[in-house]
Amino acid sequence: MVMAPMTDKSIKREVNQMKAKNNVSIKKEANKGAWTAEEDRRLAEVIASHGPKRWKTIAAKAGLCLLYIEGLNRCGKSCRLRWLNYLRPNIKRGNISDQEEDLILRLHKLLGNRWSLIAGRLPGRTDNEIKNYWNSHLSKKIKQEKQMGAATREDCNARENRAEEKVNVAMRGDEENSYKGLEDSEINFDVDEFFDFSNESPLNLEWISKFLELDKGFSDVL
DNA sequence: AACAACCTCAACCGCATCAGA
DNA sequence: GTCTGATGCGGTTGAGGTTGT
Repeated sequence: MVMAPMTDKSIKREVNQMKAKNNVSIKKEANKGAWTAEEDRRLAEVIASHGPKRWKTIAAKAGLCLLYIEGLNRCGKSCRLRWLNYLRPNIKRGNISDQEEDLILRLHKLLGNRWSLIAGRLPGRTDNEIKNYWNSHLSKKIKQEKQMGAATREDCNARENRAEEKVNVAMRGDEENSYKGLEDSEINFDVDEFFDFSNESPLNLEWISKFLELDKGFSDVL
């Protein structure tokens, strides 16, 4: 189905025409809860012709059509989330592999709860998925490991301190690019660029592991 | 079989940031 | 410089599924 290019004006015009034609009022409150297959289909259809931008417009367009069918509506935010976490192409569903888990653990150690950044290093995985996985699996795992490893905590701390120092040294780069700290967003070392595996196929995680092995200074702390 | 407790994950919410008017 | 709307992010919630008693 080919759709005409949409503008905000054309949307408003179309809505007004429909209101007049059908004598209906647009629901102010958006639909909530789980998405239906029909809503998914409508959203995918609109994004296919409009692109994944201007979510309010997309919601209006999709909501307008749904209104015509059965009075449904979704807010732009909801549409964006649904697209990013479910409908987007190349979404990798299913279990997180050991390699992926290992990468998540390493990246979380480096980046903290910056899920979108971590997700950017895991092709096909979403920030929401990783956040959920962390909260339901890894946080517990870490808790358990901490309890089990209490006896050797001092040794671990010493290792962590050494690792942290390695990161600082590695990220400092040269003296001109004075590194300010991991929490500081103005880091000169481009973490994004360094860990940008977004163009890698999921099958290449093995390669990534090997890549991390190349720089022992990094792989020890990641 | 019935119920409670726990777990998972999709979706929502509120806030921060950015861009354009 | 200020305002406003769009977008992105992380924390949280709650429905549905699973497991234990």
